[in-house]
Order: sequence, then C-alpha cells, then structure tokens
Amino acid sequence: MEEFLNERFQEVLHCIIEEYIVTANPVGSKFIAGKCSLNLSSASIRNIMASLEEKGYIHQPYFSAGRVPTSSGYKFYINSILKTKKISKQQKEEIRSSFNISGKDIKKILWQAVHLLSEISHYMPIVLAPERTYANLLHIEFIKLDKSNLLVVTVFDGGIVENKIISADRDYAQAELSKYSVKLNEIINGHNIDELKDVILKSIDKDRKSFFSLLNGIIFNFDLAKDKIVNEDDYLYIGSRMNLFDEPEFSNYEKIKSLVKAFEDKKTIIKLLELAKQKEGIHIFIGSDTEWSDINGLSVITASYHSKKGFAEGSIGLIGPSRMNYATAIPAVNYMAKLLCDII
Amino acid sequence: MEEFLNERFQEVLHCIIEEYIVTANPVGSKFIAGKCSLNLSSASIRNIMASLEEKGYIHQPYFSAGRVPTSSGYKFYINSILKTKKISKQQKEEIRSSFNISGKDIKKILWQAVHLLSEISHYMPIVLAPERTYANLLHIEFIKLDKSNLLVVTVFDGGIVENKIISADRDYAQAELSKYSVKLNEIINGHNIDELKDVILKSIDKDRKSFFSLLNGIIFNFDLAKDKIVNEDDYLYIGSRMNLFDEPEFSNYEKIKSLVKAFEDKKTIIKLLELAKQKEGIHIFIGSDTEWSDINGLSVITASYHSKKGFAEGSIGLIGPSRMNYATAIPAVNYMAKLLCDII
DNA sequence: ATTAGCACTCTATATTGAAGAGTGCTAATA
DNA sequence: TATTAGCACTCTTCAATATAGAGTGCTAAT
Repeated sequence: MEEFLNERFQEVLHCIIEEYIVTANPVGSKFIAGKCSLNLSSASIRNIMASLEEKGYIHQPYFSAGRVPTSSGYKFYINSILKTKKISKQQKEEIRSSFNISGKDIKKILWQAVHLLSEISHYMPIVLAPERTYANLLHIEFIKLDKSNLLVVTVFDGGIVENKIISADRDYAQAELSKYSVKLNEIINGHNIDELKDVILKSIDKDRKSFFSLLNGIIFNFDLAKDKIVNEDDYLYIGSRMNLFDEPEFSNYEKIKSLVKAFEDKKTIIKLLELAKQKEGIHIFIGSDTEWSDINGLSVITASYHSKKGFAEGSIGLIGPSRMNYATAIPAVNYMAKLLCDII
Repeated sequence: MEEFLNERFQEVLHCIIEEYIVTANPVGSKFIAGKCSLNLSSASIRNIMASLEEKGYIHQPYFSAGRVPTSSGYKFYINSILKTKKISKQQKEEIRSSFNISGKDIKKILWQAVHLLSEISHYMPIVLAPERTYANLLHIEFIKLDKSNLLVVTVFDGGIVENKIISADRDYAQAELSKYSVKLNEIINGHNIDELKDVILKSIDKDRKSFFSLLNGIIFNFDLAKDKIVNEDDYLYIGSRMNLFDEPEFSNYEKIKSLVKAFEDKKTIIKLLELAKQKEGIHIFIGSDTEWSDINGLSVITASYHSKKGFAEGSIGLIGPSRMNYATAIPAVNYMAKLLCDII
C-alpha cells in the first residue's frame, strides 16, 4: 500500500513532522533547508515538498503557506520510527518503581496506570477495565443488608471485586446466608460465569427452595451485567483532560467545547477501546481514520493487555492531537500495557 | 448588617438582577423603565441606580455602561426570594418519580442525584458521600484472594459498602476466615468504628493469635481511612461540567481553562462541601466570598443531608455562575437534599 | 541538478471610523 | 419638591482598511 520514498524525501518528511509536532505551525521550506541534514537550498526543498504534497503526505492549509502533515504523512512517519524508537531503560525503571501495587485492588491499579501515563505523556490516557464475563470466579458471599435486601459480593480472578444489591424474596437470617455462601463456594471454584450457570443448575439442592431463589437472583444479575455495563465509571478510566487543553489546537472556544462534549459521552471511547482489545499489540488511529469524526485532528494510540492465563482482558489508550509526539508516546503506551499484563 | 432598602429601590434591584440572570449583559436604565412595574422614566431610574451603586449593590463595568449586580446585590436578592420561592409540587413529583432506588447501593444513588440535579438545573452539581467513620457497622467479611492477600468487605449503615485488600501474615484457609467472620460479626453488631475498637480489644479471644493479627490488620486500615479518603472518586461526585461551558461567562479560552483547572483538583470542592456539611440547611457562597478566588463570578449553593438516625452525613451542592437562577436552583438543591435524607 | 531572484498570494495584526448604547447633568415641568 | 425631557459626552463593538511578513511557484542563471 505504502509508496516507496526516496531517502531525501523521507528526510524532509520527517523534518516537517518533527517540527510541526513541536510548534504546531505550518513548516516552511526555508526552515527545513536550514535544519535538516540534507544540504540543500530552500528552492530545492520546495521542489521536494511540492512532490510530497502530490503524493498526499503533506498539505498546504492555503495557497503559499507552509506545509502540514496529513494522516498518510503521520502513518508513514510512525511506521518508520516504530522500528527504531524504544523506551529508555531509565524511564522504564522510573515507571515501574512508581507503580505501587501492594494492597490495591484492580480499580486502584488502573487509576494509577492512568495517572502515571498522564504524567509521562502529557496527553489524555484512557483505560478499559478487564471484562469479568470470562474471568474465573473465586468467591461469592451473601451478606444481609436489611429485611428485603441482600448484598452479593463476587470476587473474580485478577483482583476484580463486584458488589451487587439484590432484593430478597423473604427475610433471610445472616446465618442462613452464610451457609449458602459456603455451599455455593464449593461449587464455583474456578469456573467462569457461563460455566457456573450449568454447574449450578445441575448441582442444585432441590429441597432448598430458598437457596434456589437466591441463585436465580444472582444468575439474573449476571445476565444483566453481561451485555450492559452497569456503571461506566468502573469500566472506563479517563485521565486528565487538562493535558489536551494545553495543546494549541484546542486554544479556541469552539474546539475546546467540542472536545469536552466528545468525551462527556464515554460510549465512543469505549467502542474504540473494545475494538483495540480484540487486536494484538499497538494500534494507532489517526485523525479522520476512525468514525471519530467528532473531532478532527485527534489521534489515539491503543494497546491491549491480558493476564498470563489469557483471561481478564482489557485495553489501554492515549488520546492526543494528531500532532502528538509518537516517538515517546507509543513506547510509553506499549510499556504500560506490558506492565499491566505483569501485574494482573 | 443589611441596609434597609426602599421598596422602589428593591424593585429596581430585582429587575436588574433578574434581567442580568437571563442575558448576562449589563442592564440599562431605559430597559428597566420599560419593564419594571414602577412607572418611572429612565431618568428617574438612573437616579435610583446611582444610589444603588453608592450602596454597593450594583456596579458599572466601565463609565457609562449598564449596571451589573455585585455580590452584595445577589445576597440581598437571595434573602428576599428565599422567603417566597418554593419548588412546585409538580417538579417535586417529577424528581421523586425519576429517582430509582431499587437494588442500588449508595454509590449509584448519589450518581443518580448528581445526574438529576444536572438535568433540572443546567448547572454543575457536586455531592459529597457520607463519611462512614461514625456510621454503624453492619457486617465484616473476610474472603481469601490468594496466599498472601485477603479481601475485607465492610458493610455500614445506609448501604455503604467498602472493599479493602489487606496482606495476610500467613496463608489462611477460606474456612478459617469464614469462622472468624462469624465470630467478629457477633461482636460488631451496631457499633461504629471507634466503639468497635474498644469492643474488639475487650472481647478478643486470647488464644487465637491469628485472629488477633487479622483484627489488627483491619483496625490499622480503619485508622488509615479515617483521616485520609483513599479514593476521591468514591467521596466526591461531580456532575457534567459541560453545563457550565454553555454559560456566556465561560465563552472565552482563558476562562474556560481556569474553570477546568479549578475542578481538576477536587480538594477545593471537597473542602467547601465539608464546610457545608457541618452547617444545617442551605448555604450560599457567592463569587469572591470564599477562598474560591480561583474563579471569580462563580457561586455555590450547598445543603447538608443526613440519615434519620443522625449518622451518615454528607452534603450536596450546585456550582453555577454568580449570575445563576437562584429562584429555581435553591429549591432544587434543597429538595434534593431532603430526598437524600429520606432514601438513606 | 541545483539555486538565486522576484513577483505574487495569503494571513495576521494594527489602525481607523462610524454606529450605538448608556450615562450624568441641567433645565423645564407638574 | 419630585420627576422628566433633552443633550453632550464616554466608552464599546464591529467592520473596513492598510501594512508587514512569511512562504510559495516559477524562471533564468549557474
């Protein structure tokens, strides 16, 4: 798909992109002539630029202005740096050492990942929590809240804990509930939700009508949870929006407003991250590539993470302007995803 | 403290404020002459306005512009409408009916309150969760996660559920943990955390060293939790910021940026709401009144809520421009606080 | 193949001017 | 004495205009 580019052309394209990443202003031929390693005059650079524009890698916002990279331009650039740039050992060490996992549940770990990535990248990180539909159950506990409400605590593999309140069909004593908890835990050991349903239906104690109705309650709840994330806040973690506001592309009212509006509704981001989850490794969505048409000029770097057992999969991403610093951002996302794999 | 105002003066002040609330533009004498019930010429209104300005209730942004209310002006206005305006029965019904509390824990209930208040007010609601330091304990359950980690589920009065992971001093079997849970629950019934510590220390089973170390673990955790909210996201709930962005006072880049920055750090808001919690009923902070110096032109309406038993106290607030519609916003906050009292 | 030179285009910024809104003051009025 | 009409004055806002500067494309020279 990708056209072959002369070394000279590549050099000019890289120069333009790297300069544009820093200044956010269209880059002129004179500047490139002075900066890049090719010793050519501005006139020659102009010829090359005209050619690059013809091929679609750069673009003039208006007649006789400087050049700005296009999506294809970024793509080409990313492909070439992907091979070379790696995260420095020092930075690796820095990230790993500031990750505090003692006594933290998954929620806090994911928040930490978001905050860390926010600090090192200055863009807006997003993290999708592992879906527990296919995670193994570790423990279920029934706790009495009052006459008509029970709390069901469900613990999954990978530190995922879920609290759910279900209404009881009658007033249970805590002692009775505890007995059921024990009984249920003998069955569930190491199954996931789908499997559990079968197991329960088979091993159910027919005499115990109340036990059965309890089980019905939780199964019903699991069904509900499967296709609908009850609480988006436990599913998608969004880092500081402020980081993006500092970027010059959002320095006017209309744009900043559309930016905030786009993130207010988390569904678009969730969709994007769910897509990324299904793929292996790093993926990059640039500008108008996606159905992300809400905001032009935005790019998203995503990576999936998964526990060693293969369950508990989620994904992590970083949203920035298309003009983002891919050379440092991509390795950062990549490393963070790996780190999450290790921890979970 | 408040000066007496002639009826005529009051009428003009009200007119100015109510017009300013709608248009956000300085209000001129001609407009007031045409609109308000006093049948006076613009020249007479001008005299009154000059007088009101001298007293500090209104202010001219620049020589020979219209008038804008000052903080004192708003205060006076609020005091007079506080006596008359009430929420309509219809709106009460609407709010109450869209409040769905079945099977929800406190977290979801508070989110619902935020969303509802956001919808009816078009400003930015904030809610402080009840602190559970003084709430009664209902249940504690130990669940084994792996060899070295235990999950402690703590259930408080009022539907507050907390999960905490503590590291174990040795490998406990789940059966053993369950026994401890039962034993502990016999003791805790109806005590709050502070009381519980005494009770535990007195009734502790001296032979059971491992039980003791477990208890030590949770007591330690409670101490930690008391003066530090571990996760701000479970403590402060913030509604849609977008609502504020639509207000004309934030229609330029610098202001919108300082607005977002001010809310990025939740500590200021938390401080404010904790202050409100200690007071009874509705309180209103206007503009530069508070140490809220970050953003001039912002007002906060707050109200405290508490369960009937007197425990589980929190507070609720609404942030808008000083130029906010107090006549509808104040009753809305007030009613929402009452509703929370009923539900919890 | 490369470059110097030049006319040209377009943006960004400052300047100007006119229109409009609102005031304060004074003198006239009821 | 309280109110109002009239008028000169101030200040903002908005659009039109002018100017400077950056960057280009093209041509002719090297």
